[in-house]
Amino acid sequence: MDITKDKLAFIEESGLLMETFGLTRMAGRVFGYLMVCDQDAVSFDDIRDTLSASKGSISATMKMLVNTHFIEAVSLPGDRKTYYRISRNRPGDLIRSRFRLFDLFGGLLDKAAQLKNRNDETGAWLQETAGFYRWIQQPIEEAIRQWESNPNIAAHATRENGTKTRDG
Amino acid sequence: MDITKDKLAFIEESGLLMETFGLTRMAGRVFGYLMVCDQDAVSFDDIRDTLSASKGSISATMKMLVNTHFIEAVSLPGDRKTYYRISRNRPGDLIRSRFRLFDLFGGLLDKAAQLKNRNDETGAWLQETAGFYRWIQQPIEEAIRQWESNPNIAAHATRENGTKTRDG
DNA sequence: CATTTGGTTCATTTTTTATTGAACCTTTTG
DNA sequence: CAAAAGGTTCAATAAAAAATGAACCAAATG
Repeated sequence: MDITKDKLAFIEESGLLMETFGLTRMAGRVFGYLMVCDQDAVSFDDIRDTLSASKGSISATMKMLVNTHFIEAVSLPGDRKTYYRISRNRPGDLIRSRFRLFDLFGGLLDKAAQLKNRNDETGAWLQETAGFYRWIQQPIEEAIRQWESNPNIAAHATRENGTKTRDG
Repeated sequence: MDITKDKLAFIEESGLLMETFGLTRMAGRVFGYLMVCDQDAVSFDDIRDTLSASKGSISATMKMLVNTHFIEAVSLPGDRKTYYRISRNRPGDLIRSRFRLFDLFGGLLDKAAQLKNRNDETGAWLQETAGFYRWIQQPIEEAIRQWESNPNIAAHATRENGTKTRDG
């Protein structure tokens, strides 16, 4: 409801940016609002009012954001409303799920390499690149795990020097 | 032109998959065709015929794919046509450019953390997650560099074949 | 059991995005 | 210089995606 001008601007910014992630603009706005709102969790109608959107649109948007694990629903005893807040995901989970796209892309390259009958430069590129996509999954998962095992040390290491330590 | 049924199917598959990357379906088809075609580089009209699309659509699509570095134009002496082929990118470049999106997302989280005035659970999550996005850039760049410094060794882990060397 | 609350659903409308095709450039060729 | 090749541009159209709002439904309340 009573939300500052700069937060509203931020919400619009979030809408535009998250469109580039394949969400709808409305979903980006909702996520933006949940990021900067003062309450810990916000009701359907609060979101609807703040964003001046229709019930139908908010309903669809909330479902989508919950399904993609960006947000989660919260219910309270003695209260019929549903509240929503940003998911308590491990930070790496979004990258993990995005990386599945790279994996799919690698699979496509693989398939192309097999369909191709001429063994030209492009064929070699396909094989090399498909191999890369297969290979990169592991180091990335490792990096994420490293952070998860000790976020603070990892954060500290980057700010001090760029030295990557490995004790997994 | 004379293209097999399974390649056409692959091209459509590529169109659908690359839509999830934010390209148009047509761009995905073109990229798919360039992946599996027998020629090393293919002319505008060849693409147009194979995909049964209009000049305007192909023209816009080729520009878009060239601008995003998915493909590159090739010209030949004594030939007025422009040919196109898959870019000879280093395999990591696509991931690099996609990672800029994560960086933007991290920036958004940072901004949110600053706008927020209450220091609740979500506030803590924002800070932690923004930190993670800042931190992860480095290990990923390192992993990509590791592959680039010796693709074959890394590739060997996953495949027997694919002995291709690069020299700038 | 009638009302209210808190949504969901879905046909319709609005908005956005992609495609077409004709007109139009710019080089090259005869 | 006329004609053709090889595209590009852009107004019009088609197709897809998102938002609206009214009808609807289930659970809780009086």
